[in-house]
Amino acid sequence: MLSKKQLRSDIEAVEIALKKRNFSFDINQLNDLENKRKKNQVETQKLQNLRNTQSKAIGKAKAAGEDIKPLLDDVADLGDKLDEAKSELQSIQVQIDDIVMAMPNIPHESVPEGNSEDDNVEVLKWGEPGQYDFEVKGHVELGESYGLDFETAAKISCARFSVMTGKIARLHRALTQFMLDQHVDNNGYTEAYVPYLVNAESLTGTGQLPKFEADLFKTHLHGEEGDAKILYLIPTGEVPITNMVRDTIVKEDDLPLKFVGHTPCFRSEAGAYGRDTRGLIRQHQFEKVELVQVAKAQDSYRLLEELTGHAESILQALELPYRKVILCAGDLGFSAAKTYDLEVWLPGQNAYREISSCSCFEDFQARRLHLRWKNPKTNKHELLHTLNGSGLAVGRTLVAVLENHQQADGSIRVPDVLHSYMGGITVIN
RNA sequence: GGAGGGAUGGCAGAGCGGCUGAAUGCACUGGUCUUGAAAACCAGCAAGGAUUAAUCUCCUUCUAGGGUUCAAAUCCCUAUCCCUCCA
Repeated sequence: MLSKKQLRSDIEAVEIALKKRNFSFDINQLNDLENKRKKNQVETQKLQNLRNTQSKAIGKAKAAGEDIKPLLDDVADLGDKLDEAKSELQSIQVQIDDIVMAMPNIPHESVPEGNSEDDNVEVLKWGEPGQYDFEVKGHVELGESYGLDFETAAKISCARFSVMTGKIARLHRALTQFMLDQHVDNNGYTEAYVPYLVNAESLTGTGQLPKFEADLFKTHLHGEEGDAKILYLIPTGEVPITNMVRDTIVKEDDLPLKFVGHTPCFRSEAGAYGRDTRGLIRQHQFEKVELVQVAKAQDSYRLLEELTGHAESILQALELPYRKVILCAGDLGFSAAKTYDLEVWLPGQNAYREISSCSCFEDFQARRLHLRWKNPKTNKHELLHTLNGSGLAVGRTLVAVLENHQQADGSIRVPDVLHSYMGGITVIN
C-alpha cells in the first residue's frame, strides 16, 4: 500500500510514477473523497470530543450529588448524531481504502520504462547454452522414461498437476534439499517451516488480496460458505514467511532478517488458459524454495543484489546457463518496486525461461503488515523494507537440469553438487 | 467431546462503570555524581490518526467484532488464540 500522506500531499507525482507501469486512476475522484473525508473526520471528532466532555461533566455532577437530569437532556440526541457522522466517515474511508489498496507500488528510479516483458533489460548472462550434436528433447519426453507422469496426475486430480516416481522424484527432492542447505549453510538464512494454508490477513499483507483472489485456491474450514472460516492455499512461500513478522517491531540487532523456506505453491492460473499447457512449467501445484529478507530502508537495494546473487549461486552450482533481466515498469508485479528475473536456458524450448523472481518491495508490504523497527536516531518506529526471491522454483529447476544435462542416449547427467543427495547416482538412465 | 481460567504498553504485571491512556517493576533515553564505569538519585518514556507552517489541541486504541450506558480496560454476547482439568 502506498502512503496516504503521499497521496494527499503529492498525488501528481504518484500519478506520473504509476503511469510508467500503465496504471492510471482518477485523481479527481480521490481528491473529492479526500476532501469529504477531511470534513467528516473533523466533524466526527468534534462530536466525540463533545460527548467525552459532557460525559465527564455528568460524572462530576453525580459525584457532587447534583441533579444530572438537565445534563442528560443536553446529550439526548448526541448519540444519534455521532452514529450518523461515524458511519458516513467510515463509508468514505472504505471507498478511499478500496482505491488505495488496488494501487500498485511505485517503481524504483532504476527501473527501465516499458510495457511488457519484451522491454525487460538484460543485465547479465552466465554460461553458454550447450551445443548438442544430437536432437535435443524437451523435459516431458525426457522425463517420461524416468517417472515423470502427467496422465496419472490428471486421473487423480486434473490438468496442470504432475506425478513423479523413482529417480525423477528423487532428483526433485535432491534439488530441494540442496537449495535449502546452500542457503542455510552458505548464505546465512534461517530455515523456516510454515503453514501452507493462510488467512486473508496474511494475503492482504503481502499484496495478493484484495486484488488477486481469482489466482488463489480457497478453502472452507468447519462449515459451508457464509459462516465458514476461509483459508487459502499459499501461491508462494513469500506469504507465510513474510507474515511471520506481521504486526511486529523488529529489534535493530536482528536486522536484516533472512529466512528460507521450502513450500509447495498453489496457483489457479486463472489467466493462463492455453499457456504452457504441456509439462512442468506452469502447474497448479509446484515446489519452491523461497528467500525472504526484512531490512532497514537504507540497506534494501544492496540486499536485493545480494539476494539475487544467492539465487544465482544455485543456478551456477547446477551448471545451468541463465541470464538476469531487470523487469521494466510495465512488467513489474503489483507490490514490487524493483525486480530481477533470473531466466534459465531451456534447450527443449530454445529459450530463456523465468526460474526466479527477486524483488524489493520497499515499505509497500510493510505498511500493510505493520512491520517496523525503532530507529534509535529518531526514536521513532519506522517501516521496514521487505524483499524476496525464489531460490529457486524447484519444478522449473528440474526441467532445466533434465534439458541442459541430457545426453545423446537420452540419459541425464546429474550435476556434481547433487551426487551426495542422490545416493551416489551420477547419471539417470 | 465436556468443564473452567486467561489475553492490558518493548517485557512483566495492577486496575471499584466516571478523577485511568492506564499504578508498579524491568528495559530504554537524558541528567546529577564519578578519572571512567557500576550503584544510587532526579527526570523523561505507548502506538496510530486528524488538524497545523510548526507548537498547541483533538480523536482512536487495553486480542477482535457486536451490544448495554450520558459514560466501558471494567458489564453482556460472539469469535480467535493460550492455559488447566475431565472424558
